[in-house]
Amino acid sequence: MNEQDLLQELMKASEEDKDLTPKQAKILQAAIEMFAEKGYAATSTSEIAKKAGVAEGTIFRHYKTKKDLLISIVSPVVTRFAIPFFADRFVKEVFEKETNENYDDLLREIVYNRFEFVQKNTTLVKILFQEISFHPEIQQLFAENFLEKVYPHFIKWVETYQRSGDISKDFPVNTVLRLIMTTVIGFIITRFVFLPHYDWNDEMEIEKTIEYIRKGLS
Amino acid sequence: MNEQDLLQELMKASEEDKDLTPKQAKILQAAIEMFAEKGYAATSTSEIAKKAGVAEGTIFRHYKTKKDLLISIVSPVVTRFAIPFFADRFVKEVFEKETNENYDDLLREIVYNRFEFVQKNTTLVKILFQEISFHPEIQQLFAENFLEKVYPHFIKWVETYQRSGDISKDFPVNTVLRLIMTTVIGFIITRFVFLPHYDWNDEMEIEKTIEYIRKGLS
Amino acid sequence: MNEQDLLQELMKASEEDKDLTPKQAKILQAAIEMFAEKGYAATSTSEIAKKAGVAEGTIFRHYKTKKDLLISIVSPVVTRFAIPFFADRFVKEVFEKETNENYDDLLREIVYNRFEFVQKNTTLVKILFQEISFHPEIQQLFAENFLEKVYPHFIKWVETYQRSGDISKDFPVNTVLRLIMTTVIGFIITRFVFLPHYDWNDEMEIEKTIEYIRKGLS
Amino acid sequence: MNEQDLLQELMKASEEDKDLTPKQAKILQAAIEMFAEKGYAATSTSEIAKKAGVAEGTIFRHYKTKKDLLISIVSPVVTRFAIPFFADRFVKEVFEKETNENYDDLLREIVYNRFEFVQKNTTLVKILFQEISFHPEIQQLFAENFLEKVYPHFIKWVETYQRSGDISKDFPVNTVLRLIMTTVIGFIITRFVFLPHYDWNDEMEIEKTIEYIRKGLS
DNA sequence: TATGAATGAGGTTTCATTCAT
DNA sequence: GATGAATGAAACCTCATTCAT
Repeated sequence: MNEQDLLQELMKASEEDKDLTPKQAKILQAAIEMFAEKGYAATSTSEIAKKAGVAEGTIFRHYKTKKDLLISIVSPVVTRFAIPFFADRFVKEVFEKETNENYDDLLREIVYNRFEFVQKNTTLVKILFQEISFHPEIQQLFAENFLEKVYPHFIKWVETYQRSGDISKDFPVNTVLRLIMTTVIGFIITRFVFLPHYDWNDEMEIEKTIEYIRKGLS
Repeated sequence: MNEQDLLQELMKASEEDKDLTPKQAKILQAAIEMFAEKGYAATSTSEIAKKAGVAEGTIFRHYKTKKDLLISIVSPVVTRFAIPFFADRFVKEVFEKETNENYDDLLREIVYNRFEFVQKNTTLVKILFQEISFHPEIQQLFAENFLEKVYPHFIKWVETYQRSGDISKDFPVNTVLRLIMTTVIGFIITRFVFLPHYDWNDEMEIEKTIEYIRKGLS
Repeated sequence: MNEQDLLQELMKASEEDKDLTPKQAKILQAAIEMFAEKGYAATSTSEIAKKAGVAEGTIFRHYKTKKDLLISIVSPVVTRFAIPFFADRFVKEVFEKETNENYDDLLREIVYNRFEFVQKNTTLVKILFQEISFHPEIQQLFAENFLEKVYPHFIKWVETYQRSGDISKDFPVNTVLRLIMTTVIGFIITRFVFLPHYDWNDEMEIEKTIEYIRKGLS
Repeated sequence: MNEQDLLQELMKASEEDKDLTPKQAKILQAAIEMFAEKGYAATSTSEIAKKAGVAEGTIFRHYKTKKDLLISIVSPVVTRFAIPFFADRFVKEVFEKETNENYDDLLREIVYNRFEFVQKNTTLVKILFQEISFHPEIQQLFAENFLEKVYPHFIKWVETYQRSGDISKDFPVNTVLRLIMTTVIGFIITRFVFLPHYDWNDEMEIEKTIEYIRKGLS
């Protein structure tokens, strides 16, 4: 149920069919590191080339523009960040077969699942969050993926558990969603982006976070 | 109990004693707008100059470097973002006189207070959050202000309410703090940064958020 | 027989009649230091202003342009570097009264005299030599002063001592002049510009230099 | 025994292994001309680019900074100005085989040799002398080359001829060296830098200069 | 495929100088 | 006389991108 390390997937193939050359892989890796460290705008293609150990021209043989490079890094993150779990899982288990999983287990699975995803892809997620507000292309990608594929499923899921009494009906559906996402994402970002070096007890924090959500929405 | 509009404060004086020239004010305003819109690194000083209606050289008469300009915009936000409320208020009311205010009222005041702060200074807060991860100077400023001035008070406040039974003792103090901050900041950012154009019912959302925190930590 | 410290003279008055203000004196002093240290072109007027402790505008109240400032520093050096000794002294003593001074004493006096001049005005002389090749104005100043006022006297002086047998007639007059000047100036420049920190025994070096010239030309 | 034209050597290769591109050669040539004419600080990279017929960016592809360009022009001059003759020649002939060459011939060879060197590289030598006092990097280069490679040989050479009676023992070794260098360099600089347009009789001047040195030190 | 020289537009910053106060 | 804010041109340098090899 675990998705692959995105980084590795990225390395394997960008357009599903053709493998990327070792140089291209080096370029991607270098770009990811630099973008995360200094930001997209503050990173120069020549820095990337140097760090990747390739000639400047080589970057532009694989990516028409610098922005292309960014998009090709960020776009799989967008699709994977929300999708796999919901798209693959929800459709089949939650809605098609009608709630056969209990609320608490599902909540726990969401948190663990996203936690691991970010743990494996901290750098990529960092880049996504840094750049999304400046690049309409990414925003659109995000909207398409989230609004069309995840949001509707999520809404139905909340309604289901409001009917079962696990979530209070006093909270509007959208508010529930916002509170859950805020809490989960807030935790994960604090954990991996703001205070990665703090001495975390991950399991405890996750459990407390779940408890907080459950009680908060009850 | 409300702090001033930061933007206006910035305009009035930077170092308390000497007013800034009209041109300097124009520069600050233009820089703030551009930094928020395109990001610091992607904004050129010539754009700022043009938007401010001054010669490019004028910027550098007032700010030694472009980064200086950023710091002088962001640094008051850092000091004001967390401080006034806690520093001024907490010390006097909560700790000196010993909890004469009830938990719910205080929670509500925090949320409303920070909400209004960001509402008035959305642009500045946006810039701060965008840039903090790339500029050690800002990080340090933030650490100094938060860790030294806010954090200790906050911890004592949580312990007080854990003793009074408002907050469950099952949650470690730091976890409580993280959950509250995450929820409040997450809400405010969603409200003003991610989805500013959504048709919000602010009062309701605030009340639900408070309810969520209260129940979540009980 | 000693000329004044040029620096002090400069300070007293630039155009003979009106004293310069303390600010102007500060500017001159600062400019001299900076020009010597970094060169004219590499010194900015704002650096000078800062070092002089005056506002940038103040410099231009006293000197129309930056080059004006240079000229007003360098021009008294040009006039004094060669002139006083020869003009004042030669005319009267050597040519009017006909050689009443012996060759060796005169040679010694020239060397000591110029040595002291440079010793007192090292910085100014340095600036003159550095800048003369880039500024036609200075070159002309130099030509006017040297060619018209010093050179003819010098030539006559050499001829006098060639007739008296002190200087060999095998050397063309111009060559004699070049050899003497080269030796004297070369010594002084080595002493004060190239190796000012070497542990010099000035008196010995001067005496040996004179001996070298005397024997070399005999 | 004649060294190559430095200019041409510079053009051929800077780091011995890789040839420089035609554009790079153009840049060097243009920079040399401009630096000699206006001085390093007063020459702009855009002027150099224009004169070289390349884009300004091209300069910085080959030389990281403007100063780099200066150093790469000046540094071969420093190494060649003093070295080849002494290092190659002295070691073998004067010290290894013990004085088999007579004083007068050696003196003559030094003067002719350096004369020709400067004759072929006037511009480069001019730049070196103009800039050395402002650039510690060049000073160090010079010190390293002169003090370590030339000076010791020279000292031994003087002592040899003091023993043979060609040079008087009344002069301290360092003073002899200073007088010779001053006279030779002074002549050459007068010839090529100060008064290049005077109608020189080179052979006569050289011979007289040698005679002056010989007699002066005897 | 990969290179790296070349580009020219544009980046930040400095400069000498002016002028209202 | 002195200031220092303001300027705009030009300084050095970096950039993303192209193209001949």
